[in-house]
Amino acid sequence: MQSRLHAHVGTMRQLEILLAVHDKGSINEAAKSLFLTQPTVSIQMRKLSDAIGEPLYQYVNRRLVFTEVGLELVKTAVEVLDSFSRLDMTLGNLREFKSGTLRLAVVTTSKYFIPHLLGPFCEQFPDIDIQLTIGNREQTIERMKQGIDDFYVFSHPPRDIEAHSLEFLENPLVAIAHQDHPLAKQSTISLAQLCEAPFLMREKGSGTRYAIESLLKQHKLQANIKMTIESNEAIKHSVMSKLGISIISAHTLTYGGQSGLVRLPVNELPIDSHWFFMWSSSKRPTLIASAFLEHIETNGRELLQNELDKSALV
Amino acid sequence: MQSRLHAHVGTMRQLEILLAVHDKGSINEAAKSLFLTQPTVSIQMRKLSDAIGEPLYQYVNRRLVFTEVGLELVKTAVEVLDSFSRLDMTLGNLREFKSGTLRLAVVTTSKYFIPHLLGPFCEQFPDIDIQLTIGNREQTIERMKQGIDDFYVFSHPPRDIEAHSLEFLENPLVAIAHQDHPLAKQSTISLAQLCEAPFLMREKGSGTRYAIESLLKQHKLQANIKMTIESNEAIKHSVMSKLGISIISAHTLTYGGQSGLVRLPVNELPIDSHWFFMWSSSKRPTLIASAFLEHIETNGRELLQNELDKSALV
DNA sequence: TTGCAATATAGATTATTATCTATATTGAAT
DNA sequence: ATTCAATATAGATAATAATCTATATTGCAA
Repeated sequence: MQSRLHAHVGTMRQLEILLAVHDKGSINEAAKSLFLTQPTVSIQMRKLSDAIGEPLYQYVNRRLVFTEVGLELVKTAVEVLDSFSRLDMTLGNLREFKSGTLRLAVVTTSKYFIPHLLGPFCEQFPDIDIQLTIGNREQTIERMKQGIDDFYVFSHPPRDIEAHSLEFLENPLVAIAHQDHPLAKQSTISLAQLCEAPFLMREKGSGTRYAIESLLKQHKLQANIKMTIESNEAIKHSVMSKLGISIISAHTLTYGGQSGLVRLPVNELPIDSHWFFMWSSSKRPTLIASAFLEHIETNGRELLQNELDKSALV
Repeated sequence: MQSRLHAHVGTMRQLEILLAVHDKGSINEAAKSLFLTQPTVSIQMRKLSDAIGEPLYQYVNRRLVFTEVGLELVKTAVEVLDSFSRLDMTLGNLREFKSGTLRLAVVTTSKYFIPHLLGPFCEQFPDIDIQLTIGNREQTIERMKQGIDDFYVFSHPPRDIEAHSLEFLENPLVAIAHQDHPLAKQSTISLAQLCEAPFLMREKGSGTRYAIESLLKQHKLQANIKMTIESNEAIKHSVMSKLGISIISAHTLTYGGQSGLVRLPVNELPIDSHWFFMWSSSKRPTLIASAFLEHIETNGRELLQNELDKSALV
């Protein structure tokens, strides 16, 4: 016959009450802190003593003093409660991977490769939701200031915000033209020549525009902007339609159509830039966010470098 | 509001059942080993799952497989049972004198014979620790008021504290002088004569001084105190150095040097006193303390009387 | 399709636990 | 001697835990 453990070590409730009495050093005070009546606590302590088979406490000059046996039981009760606390924490951790959301805010261009990172991560944690917000650089900075998301992806991260930053992938910006464009016939092109041609520019606030303007400013040049367009796809199609030339992330060329497009061999290009993952230094990352970060660090570069190497315009 | 722990981690019985199911890998087999019916085990597992808030197991090809949560709970249940097993062992050890401490507070003079009592006791219970505190009468009374120790040893016990008392050994106080002292030449000496000689007195608070002063008060005499000394050993050596005479416990003469010392044949001496073991009547003695008390009552007198009979100054 | 073994669910019963109100007991202070 | 605070004990109640019998469900083998 298997014994009923609690018959000789007391019930969990009794152990809880024991610890309150030990903490307060008084039956009455323990009762108050547990919102019970004094006789309840007295009786439960009596029952616990009976279960153990020894007195747990006594009175010396009106002061409650625990016996040696009582003190050992207190020690054990603390151990048992600790075990359950650790269980709670462990289960809490497990639950977080069974539900919850990973929030990413990314600048427009990175929408081409982020899915390649998310794919394997979602396979590993199938119950995790993903909230992917795509915006330009200014919008993404604003969200970061508000602390809305777990991660933020930039090619040109803001310098004025205190945050953790992981540089994890190259992001070269290259010049493109339609293959019938006059500059497409030249084997070498100066940046000045590039600036004479009608130029299709990304919108203010975008990381691509920021990088182009920085380079031109550095060379004291100015683009001959013919049109401002808010979409990498639209820029690609405008160039295919012979509306002008542009400088654009090489990643944009990896995905989707590129028929009739050529890369221009400009001396000062490609603009050397990288992709950065950023996250708050003041906000503790969720377990899910930590897991995603580890995933990026472990597998991210490989996954994406393979994709870029497939580009026909390298 | 203090939570009821078992409402969210299950009862001890449920944890016992969980471990049986985990051990047998089957509801039915676990039920058999616990001498319960199968539905009992099924229901208890269901209730445990509800308490935790997650499924604990599932069936894969008719085989019972624990979930991650279930396995964590099994681990915790094992930890908890281990804690209680260790408690059982500790309590068993306490009951069988395999651990624990005997606490004695004794007045200074008794330090000469207490080890002769403790020796055989420690042989019998080699795993018991002894905490021996040596102080004068006042210090020992203070500890007794605070209920710090198991036993207190006095030659003149306090009358104002309610306690159990065991008179277990004679403690005669005798007068001593250097053999060249004038009084050492007399075959009989009155107390009054004794009081004319330079006298070396123990410090206030000591039992010896208390006894001497009581006797002198009774005869309306006063000692000619030349020096107050806080140590029996120092008094002995001072008498050997012809600095004066003194009254001292005969036990002190039993141990250590006594060269050149004689006992003075004073009419009113020896002062008839005894050694007492005292212990609290309001505090229940530990098992160890009870065993020591029995040891004293059974063997104490014999052990020590033999030692005293060896004294050269009887 | 039937039979069987393993498990889950429904409903009922008994025992135990947890708690309360009322009152007695104890010990110290006044 | 009386009062007060702290605790223990007696008796009662409600809720919960533990367990059982009966039956339904599931999945596999023959």
